[in-house]
Amino acid sequence: MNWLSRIPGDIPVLIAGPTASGKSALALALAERDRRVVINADALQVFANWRVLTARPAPEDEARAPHALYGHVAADATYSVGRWLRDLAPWLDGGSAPVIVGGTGLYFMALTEGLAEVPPVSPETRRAAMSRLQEDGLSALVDALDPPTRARIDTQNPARVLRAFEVLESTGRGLADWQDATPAPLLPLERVHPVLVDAPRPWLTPRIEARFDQMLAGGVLDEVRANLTGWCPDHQSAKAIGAPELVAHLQGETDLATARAAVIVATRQYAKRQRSWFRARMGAWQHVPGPELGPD
RNA sequence: GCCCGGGUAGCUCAGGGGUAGAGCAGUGGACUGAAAAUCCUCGUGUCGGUGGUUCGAUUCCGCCCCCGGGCA
Repeated sequence: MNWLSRIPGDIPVLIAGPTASGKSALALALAERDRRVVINADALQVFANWRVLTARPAPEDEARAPHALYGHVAADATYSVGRWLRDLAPWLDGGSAPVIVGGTGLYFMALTEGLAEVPPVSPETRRAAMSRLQEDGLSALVDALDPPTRARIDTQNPARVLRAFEVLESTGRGLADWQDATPAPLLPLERVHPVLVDAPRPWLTPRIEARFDQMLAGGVLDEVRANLTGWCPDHQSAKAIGAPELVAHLQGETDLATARAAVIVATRQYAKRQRSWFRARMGAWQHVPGPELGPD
């Protein structure tokens, strides 16, 4: 792997790639070689209650190099790109250059292109916006938006409309306005070595299946069972792929084969969304063929 | 062997004399604080086979094959 030896040891490395593409192993190798910290850029691996289910590095891996932003968020907490950037910032002015690895495109974009400095929206404002969405419907919220924002967002997407609406409600300023004032990024692309793991579909699909079976062997069912008391499907951590499916199975609603098939489908669909994002926005990154990374 | 119900898109099924349609799967895409989230686009397949009726059959009729269930 010639390309690996050409990755400089003294600047931050970013590694993005679809789920199950083998990027964690690559990150660990680089961390050991250059004495880097491995920093998580995955929206679900931050949650304390998931390790097996989200394919977080195992304790043995964590013993080989320092890891940060893995499992540091409580199961019932909310999290966001903004919080991730704030959690990440202190690690950037440390001694050695980190390796930042994950599958969340939005996180990498916020890191390398900047994120609007919208003040946090209070839970009350959010709740109010949600109930208004339920009562008056999507178009009522769309109508209430400032024209520039309305023109910019996907007005058919409730999540996008809700966000734009609550930002306007809570700050009196349109989201488009905030976005136009986006500050400089924490880590512009020019100051890092960005790597994208290319994972062709026919190569990735069997890996996704094999990895889920590894999860089963590694005790995912026990991990999910431990989350069953007080299970709340609305928590962000509950959106982990496989969580709803395995909860349904443990509650006797489906058999394991059905749950397994559903998890694999959901994972494949997720990988497809990741590929869309990467293709559209990470053209400038160094592309590394997944198959060259070897087995996980 | 007889009776009943089925055989329609990869899967589950709807429909019905003028060559067919949903959900799921799959594809491509969007996405600046829920992003493993959320949302948008894309549907020709010998309508089991074969004869017949008909201007026209996937749709009606006969026979045959296959899958359920029942009776023997």
